[in-house]
Amino acid sequence: MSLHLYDTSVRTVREFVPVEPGRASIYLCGATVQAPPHIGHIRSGVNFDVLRRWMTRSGYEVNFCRNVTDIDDKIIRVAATEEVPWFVIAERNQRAFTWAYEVLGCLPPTVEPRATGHVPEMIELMERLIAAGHAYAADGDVYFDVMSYADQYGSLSNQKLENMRAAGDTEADCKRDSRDFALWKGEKPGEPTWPTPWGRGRPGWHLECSAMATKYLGSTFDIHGGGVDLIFPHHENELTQSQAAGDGFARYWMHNGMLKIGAEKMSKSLGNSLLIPEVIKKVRPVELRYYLAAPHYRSPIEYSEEALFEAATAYQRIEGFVTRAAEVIHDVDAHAPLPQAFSDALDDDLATSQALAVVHEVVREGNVALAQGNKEQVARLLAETQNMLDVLGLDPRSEQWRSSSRDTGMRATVDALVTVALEQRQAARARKDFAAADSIRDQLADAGIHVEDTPQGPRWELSR
RNA sequence: GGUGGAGUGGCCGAGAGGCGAGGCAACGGCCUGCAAAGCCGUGUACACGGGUUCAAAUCCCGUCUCCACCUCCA
Repeated sequence: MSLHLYDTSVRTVREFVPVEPGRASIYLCGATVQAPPHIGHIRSGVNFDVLRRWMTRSGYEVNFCRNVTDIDDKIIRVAATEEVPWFVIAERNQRAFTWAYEVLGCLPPTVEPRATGHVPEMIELMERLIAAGHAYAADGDVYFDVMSYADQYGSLSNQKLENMRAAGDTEADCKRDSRDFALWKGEKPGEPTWPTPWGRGRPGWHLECSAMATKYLGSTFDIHGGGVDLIFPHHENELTQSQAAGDGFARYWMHNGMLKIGAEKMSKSLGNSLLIPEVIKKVRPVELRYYLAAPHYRSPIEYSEEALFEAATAYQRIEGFVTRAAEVIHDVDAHAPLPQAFSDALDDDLATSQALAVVHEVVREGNVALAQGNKEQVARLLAETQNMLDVLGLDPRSEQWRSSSRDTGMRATVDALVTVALEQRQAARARKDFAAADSIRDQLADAGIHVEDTPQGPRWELSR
């Protein structure tokens, strides 16, 4: 099976065929940096990180572009409230996003362009649209003329122009049609501006993505992604303005489901955000990643702390096998083949739930092999497990998670101390002084050391 | 009003005409000095009402509830 993806524009799963064989280009609508990220934003980041890792593992050279929208109404408003320049807000929140992506193990994008760094490209696109008769300048604003493209407008979101409500975001009477959307917003007092042939002003919301996507990925590229809440108007408008200007634009549109709190979407504007620093006090970042990656990317996730803890426990089961197996096996074949069922699952529109079911099955087999002392079998199953986890960004032995896991730099020192205690406990057990043995175990437990007896002798781990 | 989506066992969460994905919890067993970890076993769930079919959670018709977008949004 080859990779198949659900394409929002045709509302079906279809085979992925790249523009260029062996290469894949992905544009992900990243953050509008008006506030720090909540777990919904990071869910999107994790979902597309899994896509990117899977495509890479499948042999594609992936060009992954994730933008930052660093100018918009809210950034300006927050800056005004705090009485600081707009870029202070944008920079601060962008740093928070970058930190959160890193903490959750999302690989850095190939390129991460910012809107305000691409004003010349936007001007050029507007000039092309005006020349083609699809856009017009009015009172310092520049609008896209929806009626000039009426037969195609709405194709992505499957909406008909006559059923759309008028956009209420502008009081501008200078629009030819109430549904025309702003490419560029004319100068207003107290707002940052950039010069254009139509006067000073600032970018509208959709234009920057069209300009940056085609700049970094080409006029026609493979995949454009983001949350389902972006389908209309954002992605519809991007598609419209780019195609009206003559670009092929994205060939596949992918949208991740929302993260909900109770029945409602988590949203900056609804004020029900769950911020990353809060969540990673409850579970480790890798466990949060498991929680976000386990359900299918198009399914909504209704956040609950119970489910979050459950995900952590499920992850620990996998981690337990990997840790114990790695104590026996020291060389892991990073190129060992993946189980067919795992590859098939991810090829089928990134069915991560089914992929994780395969991981759990291999882990069970691995635990059996470990109990039987079958090293060859353990080596094979450990390699399979780690390779699968690597695709999902969840390998506990990866560079990413080793440092943030229970092992710390003090490991060797602690190990020496614990070994002394365990030797005393073994001696007590040998003379059947179980009260003394249990007392040692209890004291270690109080110190955060979890002891397990195995056929090979006792082993220990730090408990959380 | 328009568009898209969801309702699955105690819980989370896949699947999409026939065989109970997987995990968590619970219970029983094996192992253990006792634990822990692990393994084995135990559950007959698919919002509701009709219909099609030898067979429906899955297809069709209808109904209910919920969500998202049409306004800033991942």
